[in-house]
Amino acid sequence: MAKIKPEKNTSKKEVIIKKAASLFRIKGFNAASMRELAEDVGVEAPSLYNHIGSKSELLQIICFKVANQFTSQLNHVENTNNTVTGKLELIIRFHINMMLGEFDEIFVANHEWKYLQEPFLSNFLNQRRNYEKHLVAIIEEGVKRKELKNINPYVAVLTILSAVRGLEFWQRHKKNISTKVLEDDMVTHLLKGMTLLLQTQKHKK
Amino acid sequence: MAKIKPEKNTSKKEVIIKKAASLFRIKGFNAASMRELAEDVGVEAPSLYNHIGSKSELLQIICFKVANQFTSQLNHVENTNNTVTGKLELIIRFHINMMLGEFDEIFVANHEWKYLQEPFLSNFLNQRRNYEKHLVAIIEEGVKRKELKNINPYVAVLTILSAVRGLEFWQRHKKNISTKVLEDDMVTHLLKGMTLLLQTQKHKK
DNA sequence: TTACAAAACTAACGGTTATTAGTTTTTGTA
DNA sequence: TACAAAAACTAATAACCGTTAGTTTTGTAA
Repeated sequence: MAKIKPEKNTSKKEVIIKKAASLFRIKGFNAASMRELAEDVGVEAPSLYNHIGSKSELLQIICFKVANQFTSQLNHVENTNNTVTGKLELIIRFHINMMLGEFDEIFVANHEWKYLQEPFLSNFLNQRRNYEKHLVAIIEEGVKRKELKNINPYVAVLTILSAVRGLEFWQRHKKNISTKVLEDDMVTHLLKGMTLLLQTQKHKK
Repeated sequence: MAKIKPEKNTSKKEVIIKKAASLFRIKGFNAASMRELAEDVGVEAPSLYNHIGSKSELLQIICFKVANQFTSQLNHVENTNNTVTGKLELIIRFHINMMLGEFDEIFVANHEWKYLQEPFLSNFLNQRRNYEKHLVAIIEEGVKRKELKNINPYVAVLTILSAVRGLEFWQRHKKNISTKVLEDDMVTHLLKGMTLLLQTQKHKK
């Protein structure tokens, strides 16, 4: 009898997923064809189906891999003993690093999730909604503790998530600035603002 | 002889564009079919071509209408005598109001521009790049005048544009908060930050 | 070598797409 | 009422799509 799952098999499927993430990002899920994906992988289109179930399955795998990474990281942050500001900083930095490190997958999860089929679509949206609610709760606590200004927590979450998400445009400027400056400046901007109040500015550069 | 362009004609084309913006937003440009659009308009698909040139033309019209609105508003702001902070506030509020008022068109311009054909694709990206450069210049001036912290201007532009763009997710929470609070809180968050700093923070990681 | 499964291939299917051609209906005016 | 243009319709086309069926090749273990 042959082995159930030779290592090679899993590996090939992962290659396909990685190429799919890249292709879906560049062309969009609908515009990306299985024939194109096959060419990237180096086989004919029908051969892909020896490793995957369907085009739709590829999208599911990509989207939920991303969603699960964020969910588990948020749980980890919650189990630390940081201040609210400290937690927010950790979360913002995690988002930034994910965006810079697993760009294709995150881009696809952010832009192409709407093409998920049920029940995956509902599951995905639920997971995202819970993530946001969790962030809102953190900020509410920060307001209660007078760590944060009394701004609407939903607006704050929306602003932060959208801002870090915008790093998908970063590629264009990559050469002009280090990721450390990017990370620090964005954390500063989102937490402390960009205007110079009279009191504090010993911002060095 | 009949009139060259009876008002009705222009009007019908505008109806088609409006419905197209809505459909493209909901289903995505590629997934939206001309048959679906025709049904929304109330005719058969081929009849659309009495009013428009192609599906692609619809996308062009939507994208450039949005781009031109932002470009001309930015020029208008530049011709005022505001402080840099005042200019930024005007721009942020304009983005927010556009996002809330012409949601479909802006969503499509933000998400589906990649399906523009050349040379429209290049034109669109150029226009967007120029818009960003203009904003960078404004912020650089603010830093020079010591109105703003010495954060990287590109990072600041990226953060602001991404944050206001994120209002596309706002619909979900619409009922819980007024647009005035939304607008004010977001301006506060982006310009002055969300942390209550009573002291000089030497928060260093 | 033999045997067998994994994984590649070719060919083809049914379905959908944007769009064109050609024809009929509607509409506005002279 | 008559006429011409605008705009609707039906029918059809060529191109692609994801996927299946059936067959051949490849790789590995006995």
